[in-house]
Amino acid sequence: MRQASPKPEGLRERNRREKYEHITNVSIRLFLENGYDATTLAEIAHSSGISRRHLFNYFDSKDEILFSHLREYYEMIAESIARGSPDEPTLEVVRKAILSNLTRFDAERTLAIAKIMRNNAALQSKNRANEINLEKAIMKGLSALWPSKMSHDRLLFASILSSGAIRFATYIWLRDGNEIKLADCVAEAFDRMKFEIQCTE
Amino acid sequence: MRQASPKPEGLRERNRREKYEHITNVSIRLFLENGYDATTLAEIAHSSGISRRHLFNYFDSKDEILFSHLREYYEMIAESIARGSPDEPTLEVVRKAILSNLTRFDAERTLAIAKIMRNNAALQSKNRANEINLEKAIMKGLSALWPSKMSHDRLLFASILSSGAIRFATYIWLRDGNEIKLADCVAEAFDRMKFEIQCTE
DNA sequence: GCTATTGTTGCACTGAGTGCATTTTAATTG
DNA sequence: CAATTAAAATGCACTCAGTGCAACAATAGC
Repeated sequence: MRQASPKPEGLRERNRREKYEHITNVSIRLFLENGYDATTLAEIAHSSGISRRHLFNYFDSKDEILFSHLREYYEMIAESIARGSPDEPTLEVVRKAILSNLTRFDAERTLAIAKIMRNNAALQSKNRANEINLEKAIMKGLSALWPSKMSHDRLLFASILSSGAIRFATYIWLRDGNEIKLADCVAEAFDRMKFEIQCTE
Repeated sequence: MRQASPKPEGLRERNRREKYEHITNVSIRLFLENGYDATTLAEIAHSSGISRRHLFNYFDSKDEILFSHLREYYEMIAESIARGSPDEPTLEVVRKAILSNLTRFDAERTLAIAKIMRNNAALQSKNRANEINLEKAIMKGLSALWPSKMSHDRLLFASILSSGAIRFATYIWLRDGNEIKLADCVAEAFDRMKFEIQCTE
């Protein structure tokens, strides 16, 4: 996907952004109505008012329509981690970064996507594959915070643990419905990590 | 993929198994020679001496050719976990199960697949997506070992942590070449988990 | 041997994704 | 404002993965 230019947003950039959002919304609606597999790119293009070919100037692939909005979110997390305090432990920095960015988390869209993915193993796989990007974002943030003090391997391991905790938190949140706050799930997941390891002692 | 029948293996079963191995070997050779994307299923079928259509009676998709052999391995891990001692901590049970099955781990094939995946982001994503199966296998084993004593969530979390540790171990092992033993990498990864958490205290 | 089952093939089709040439639209400059 | 340049948008033709179906070949069991 193309990056937004850092300059003041011109008409082109704004149009692009709006159309990007529009296509995503249309697609999610169609996926919810008819299912992911049964919805073709031709239909999405037609319903969005653009040509099928031009879809690929916005999204690299069909599943990117569902996941690409996360890139921006992941980027914010990376920056938030990089602004953490280097005296705290790695996992604590990540936890705080996640919690402080939770307001930017698009819960409604996530719920819709979760519904689309239900009973679609292939999509769930692609969702999992997309976790690579979260992990890389965490790694990027941690590397920026400790440019050389900590070994690459330690930071990588922390990234892996963190993304696992986040996935667990999201899973619980989606499963237990709206009764539970996502923040609590995240906090609990990171706590659970300590607990589970301590049991090993 | 079809399951091997538990009965004594007839001529059909044996042929199937041999052909399955044959196709896999031919495919890996072609992937190494010409790259994954540049190798079509038509070529694989032709080089394997079967029709393109018939490939799909062995593998559900192109990438399954690379990953399906892991199912058997994962199944053994699940059984090994289920045979663990219920008095030990979850992560310890998993660790021992992994280590005791390492002789069945096909290092050579894994190295070849890693080489094929290098510089192919899409394949790396699919590899990551395939980790779902490892996690499910671990979960299955743990659930069998503690049918009701431990909560589903605790076991799930342990599965997530374990699969993360295993991925880290594999990553280090692939990166540092043959100087390092995979068993050491696995042991170190599980140790590292304790260490990383203790830093949080 | 005969029969049911399973392996195997070919064919035609759908849909995602790409390369390319072309047209349309917006930004830039004189 | 008009001319130029760059980017957005389209249409077309193509490749390839994956599927449904009908037909045929091989094998297991009787």
